[in-house]
Amino acid sequence: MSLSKQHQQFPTADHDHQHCVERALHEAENYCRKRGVRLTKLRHRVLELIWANHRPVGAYDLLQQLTLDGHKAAPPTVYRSLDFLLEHGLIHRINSLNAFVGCDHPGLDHSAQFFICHSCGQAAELDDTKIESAIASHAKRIGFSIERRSIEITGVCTHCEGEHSDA
Amino acid sequence: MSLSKQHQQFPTADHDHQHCVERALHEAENYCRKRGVRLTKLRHRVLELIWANHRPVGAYDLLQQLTLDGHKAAPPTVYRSLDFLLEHGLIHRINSLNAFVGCDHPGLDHSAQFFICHSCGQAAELDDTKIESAIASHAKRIGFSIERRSIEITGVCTHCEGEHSDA
DNA sequence: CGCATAATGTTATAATATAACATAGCATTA
DNA sequence: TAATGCTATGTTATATTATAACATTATGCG
Repeated sequence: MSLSKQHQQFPTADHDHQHCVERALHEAENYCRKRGVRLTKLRHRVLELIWANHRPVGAYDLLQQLTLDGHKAAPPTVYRSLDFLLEHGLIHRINSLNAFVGCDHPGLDHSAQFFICHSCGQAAELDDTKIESAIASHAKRIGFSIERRSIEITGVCTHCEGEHSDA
Repeated sequence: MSLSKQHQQFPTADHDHQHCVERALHEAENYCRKRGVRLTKLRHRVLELIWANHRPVGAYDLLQQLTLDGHKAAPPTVYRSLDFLLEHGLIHRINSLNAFVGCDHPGLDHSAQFFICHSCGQAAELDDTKIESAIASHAKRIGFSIERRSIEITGVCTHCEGEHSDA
């Protein structure tokens, strides 16, 4: 699958979000089938809830959603699903928010960077080669062996910049 | 003050750490005097504790240290000092660890990146122009107005890479 | 089926962080 | 110096995020 450029920027208010969700769920299903791991009903639902929009969502918000579903869940229920989804690269954790967001292109061993708008709350996942190579190059220079990256840039997105309130 | 290159990499086991601490405390004192803000005894002590080594330290660890000092402290005591130190750029928060580390060159409006070794626990603060400009350039391209960065690269440092255990 | 493993349920608690209000310290000036 | 106002800290309680430990259920497979 190719990496569409549409994902390299902030989603507009009128984008076809249903498409985002369906695509994400399909990709997750395919990924899990190929890898022989189980995208159980619970995990599927958690992933779907995370994809409700492009805003990182907290574990306890997810818990509340599950409860609204009628699913009497406790924290480990949701944390275990989150662990599974993280482990398989289907979601990302946003450390600066203690929250989780769907991965735009799961399965790829990609280096992700997040631009997070504190006005609309949305996060855009990027895969910028220059940022990644600048980091890789510095790591090489100091002999550092990279395992994980957490790159979170907070500010105001282009859609919110021109608005009346908050900004 | 010029930005010494020695800070752009992992501290060795035998570096003159006393020098790091003294320098950091002096710079903090100067900064606060110039800005007319108060580096109180408590804040000074918290900063000193954070500079005990180059490992990010948690709020509750600091709290415990204060208690060992004989200072009967509660969480808000330490969080308020941390807030002050963060606000004035004297320390950084490492989101991926929920921990805090001294700033290598406070007062500069610098973009910091952290390389964190999970073997020795040390964090190296970098100010890599290429990384920063790659991020700035991407932000500009998508019309994003940057306010804060949290760039945390986890892995193994060069000193730990060649070691027997852990790695 | 019977078994092994994976997944989820359940209860309790750990770890991190903040709210809200009380008291103390300090700095300015009448 | 006393009055005042502001900043900092103390104190108590609680919110928020995350995990440990053990029980039960579901699934896949011989």
